[in-house]
Amino acid sequence: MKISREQAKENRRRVVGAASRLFRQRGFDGVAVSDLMTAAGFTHGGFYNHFRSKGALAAEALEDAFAEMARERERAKDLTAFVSKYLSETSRNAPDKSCPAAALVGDAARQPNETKIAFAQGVEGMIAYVERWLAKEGAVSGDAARERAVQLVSMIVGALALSRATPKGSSLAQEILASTRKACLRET
Amino acid sequence: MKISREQAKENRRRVVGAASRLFRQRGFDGVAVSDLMTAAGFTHGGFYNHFRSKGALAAEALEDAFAEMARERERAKDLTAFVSKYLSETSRNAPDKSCPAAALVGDAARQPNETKIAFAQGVEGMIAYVERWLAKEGAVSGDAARERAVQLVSMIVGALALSRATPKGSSLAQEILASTRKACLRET
DNA sequence: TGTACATCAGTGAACGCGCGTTCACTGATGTAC
DNA sequence: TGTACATCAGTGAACGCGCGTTCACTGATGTAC
Repeated sequence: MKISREQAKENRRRVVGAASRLFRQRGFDGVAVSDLMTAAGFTHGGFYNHFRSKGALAAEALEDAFAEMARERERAKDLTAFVSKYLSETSRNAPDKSCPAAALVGDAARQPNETKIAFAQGVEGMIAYVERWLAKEGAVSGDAARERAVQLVSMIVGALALSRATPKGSSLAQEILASTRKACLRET
Repeated sequence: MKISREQAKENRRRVVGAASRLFRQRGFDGVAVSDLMTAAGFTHGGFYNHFRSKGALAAEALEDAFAEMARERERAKDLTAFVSKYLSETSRNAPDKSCPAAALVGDAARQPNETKIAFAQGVEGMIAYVERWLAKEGAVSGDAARERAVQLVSMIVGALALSRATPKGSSLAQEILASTRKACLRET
């Protein structure tokens, strides 16, 4: 049963959205094409009407996840508010709704260059965002702000990922989030 | 053909060593049992004489990788020497010979608790090492040293992982390593 | 506007493949006497 | 010390399963007249 072109576009978007969430939760290899299609409300066969291959979805899903994160980021009151949420227990325990960089750094490193490019663009967005706040709040500016932004982004991505790789609820998992939050607060 | 018990122990160690390297390079799911056994010089069937399952090897391989890293770390002249090597292009391009935390954060987050415990112990080792140097070089001490160590470890692990998830040779991949190296040099 | 036909998004069975794991077998090692 | 037997690390074929992908089919949508 064919459906309207508009509907087809919408359905495609649903699949990308499902991939954006499921990939963050279980990794690229942890999600089957049939999982993606079921989550989007379809059967698996139709996947190839929309995408060349499962791999071709990876870059697109990353873009979608980073875009969602960017939208949410712009809603934050200031850098402190953003970081507090980014490094919260809630974020730690819900990778599917949190930063794609922290959830998929490891996976992206083993994906084709096309995917790494999408990943790099997302990270650039994070750096630019932090740099903007550092310059605005007067602590630093110019090259120094950029450099500090790269350092802070590395730290918060590393902290969120490390906290997840450590037993849930353990003191180390909590300490990593708490200590890195403090480092960010000191900036403003 | 049975071999001596001593030889069997040695063979087991070879498999763990191969796992330690291959897992860092391709991730837990990217390595088949037959890959591991072939790399260690055996056929795949004997695997289950040594290990309960492939998953049971993960924690042990992580311990081995962290132990190797710790040995190398102790050979470093000072924190600066350690960090310079840790955040080098060479490290970035050879995950199989570099930090297991950076290579496997994403994978470990999706493994059973047993594996996360091994991961956490390795990270604790890194934090303790950095804390020791910070206290020794007089910048900070006590709780402040511990806190700063957690922040620095998060930053260098995040930086190495991010650099790998970004296209090889790209300016961003290099900038992440260079900027975070500078942050560490400033500490001493 | 109405009709006849082509298109193509979605379905679900089927494919080939690689994976983790099992198993009967081999033969050197370890042990009991 | 020598002999006979039990053990068990390593081998390689085989298993069942889930995966990515393909395909014939369906029937509503889009289009040509």
